[in-house]
Amino acid sequence: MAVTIRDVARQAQVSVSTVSRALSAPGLVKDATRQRVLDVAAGLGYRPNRAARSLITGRTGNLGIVVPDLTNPFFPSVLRGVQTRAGEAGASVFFCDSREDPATEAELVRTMAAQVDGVVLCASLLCEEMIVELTALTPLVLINRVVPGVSSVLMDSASGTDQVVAHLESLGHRHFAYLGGPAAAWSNDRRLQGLAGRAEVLGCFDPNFGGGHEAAGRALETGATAFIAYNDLMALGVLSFLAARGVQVPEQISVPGFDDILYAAMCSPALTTVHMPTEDAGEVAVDLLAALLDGGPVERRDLPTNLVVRASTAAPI
Amino acid sequence: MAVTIRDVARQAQVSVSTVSRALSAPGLVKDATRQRVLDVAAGLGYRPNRAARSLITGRTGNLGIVVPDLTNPFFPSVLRGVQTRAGEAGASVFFCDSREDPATEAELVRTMAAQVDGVVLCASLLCEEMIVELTALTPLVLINRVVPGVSSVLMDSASGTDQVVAHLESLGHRHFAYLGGPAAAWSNDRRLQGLAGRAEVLGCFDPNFGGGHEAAGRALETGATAFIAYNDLMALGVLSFLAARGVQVPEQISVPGFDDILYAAMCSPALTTVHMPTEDAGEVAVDLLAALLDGGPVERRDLPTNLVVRASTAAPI
DNA sequence: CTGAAAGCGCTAACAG
DNA sequence: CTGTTAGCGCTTTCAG
Repeated sequence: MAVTIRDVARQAQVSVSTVSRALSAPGLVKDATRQRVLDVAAGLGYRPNRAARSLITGRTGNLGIVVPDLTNPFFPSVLRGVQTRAGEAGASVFFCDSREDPATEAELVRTMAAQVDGVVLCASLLCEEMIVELTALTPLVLINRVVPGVSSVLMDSASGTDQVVAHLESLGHRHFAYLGGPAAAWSNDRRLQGLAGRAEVLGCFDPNFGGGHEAAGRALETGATAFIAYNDLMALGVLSFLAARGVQVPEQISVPGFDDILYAAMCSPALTTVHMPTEDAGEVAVDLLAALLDGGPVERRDLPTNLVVRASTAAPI
Repeated sequence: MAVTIRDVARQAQVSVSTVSRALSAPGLVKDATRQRVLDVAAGLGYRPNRAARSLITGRTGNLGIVVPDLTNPFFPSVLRGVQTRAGEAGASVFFCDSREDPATEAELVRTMAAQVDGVVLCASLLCEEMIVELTALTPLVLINRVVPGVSSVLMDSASGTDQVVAHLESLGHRHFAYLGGPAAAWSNDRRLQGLAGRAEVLGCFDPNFGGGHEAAGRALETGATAFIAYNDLMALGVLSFLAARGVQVPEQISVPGFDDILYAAMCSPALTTVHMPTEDAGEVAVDLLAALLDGGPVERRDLPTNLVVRASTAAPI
């Protein structure tokens, strides 16, 4: 069996309570005693049993995060931020991928709830009622989703959408097609709002490469000179579809995206896209969660986005 | 406070031990009793406290995985496999990103060790001694790494390398440059072995887009007609560098990669690359870990890789 | 400032 | 097949 608090107590010639205090409430122990305890603990390689600790404190020191699609680089980037900040706070993080399925998402949260202090829900596809219901189970922070009474950090894509439209209009475009993402996605909603009737809206597509492929085919029939994709992954699919059809980007069609994933800069033509501060969002989400756990208020934090102009947009012919 | 086993026991008119058994050792309880217990538990929304359970069983029902770089799509894909299989087994998974740093990697494993039943180490950069040392802390399964006495699942890149070389030679190439990855990486070693003096080896580069950029510059000086990149991310960097220099791929230089990440098929020209069964690897790793926990033997599993020919390779001029 | 003692919620012998 | 009884390792009153 591993080394326990009792082993430390014995060797440091103090009671277990003193060891416990030395470790988790340093102020309550005389400096000299605490130092001795700490030394012994280090020497023995003592690591408190978290199960025992959380059994009594009710806190686990863990937090969870669920994302809809781990293979979309957008999310690993958020995860990094979460892990960074959680690590600083001494917390470990459970992750889950819901594969864009609301039912799975809810079940994952329920499962996690039992063993974390709180969870971060990223780009949730759950209906509002369900989110509220889950809030009763465990403290929740939303990323890119707004639900009254629930903390959230937002990478505002409406202003981003404005920038895209302004950019396109300054280039001389007049006829836009918006290739929509999941109907349940807040970001999709925001983009729709930002577009506000200024674009022809094409139904909901899978927010990935394949969805972009499919959407591009439909968009070609609209006669639009710019295809605004819900996200970069879709934009990449659009690029691939158009290339195969021999349609020139950006000469014939401009294709801006959203997210600024790593590959946006690498593909050809490189994507004009709206950059999102994903890592920051992850960090802020953890901060909000921490605040919540300390009895703080529900908060909402807006993070700025900005247009990155690359090679996939240009003046129409 | 949440509903406990005692609440269930009281309402079901049985002792707590019966409830416990009904839940975790169904065979030991009369059918009728068990059914009643289960009904009450469901009615009350009872969820066993995992901390309490693991305090006594010594098992957490969790497992951990650490990867060197979450933003390399190769790893999220492995993670998916891990999560899938772990989920089937009712286990949750902790993840960590070591950011290619061995010291961080070791510390992460140590931290995790306390709260998981075992950990999967993916493409570890740790030295052999350290891995052995960690094995004493928690059951370990390696992915793409070989250490005697430790279970591992391998996506064999030596045979993949052979295929690349054969493909290139059949195209007429005679002079190859290998753009190496991390010196500590097993995959890099394997690729080196597979190349066995048949390629000019260029030092160690960061296994990412930037590393590819850097490597391409160096490779250009060798006069090689094919730049074999350590991985797809690097190959993407190479492509970008060469495009900026006006060097035609594949007409002037062929650029094969390894991994077959999602973007290998999307970039232009699409990458010829060695496909790796990443999701399978994640699943198998969990299986090996489960076997280990059940007192099974250390095992080694080799997964096949295969060359996917796309557009980044062609006959030299 | 420190120690003794009482559990947190659950499982695992050991009896019946 | 079921109930009783002891703790798992730790934190936290409550007394000194």
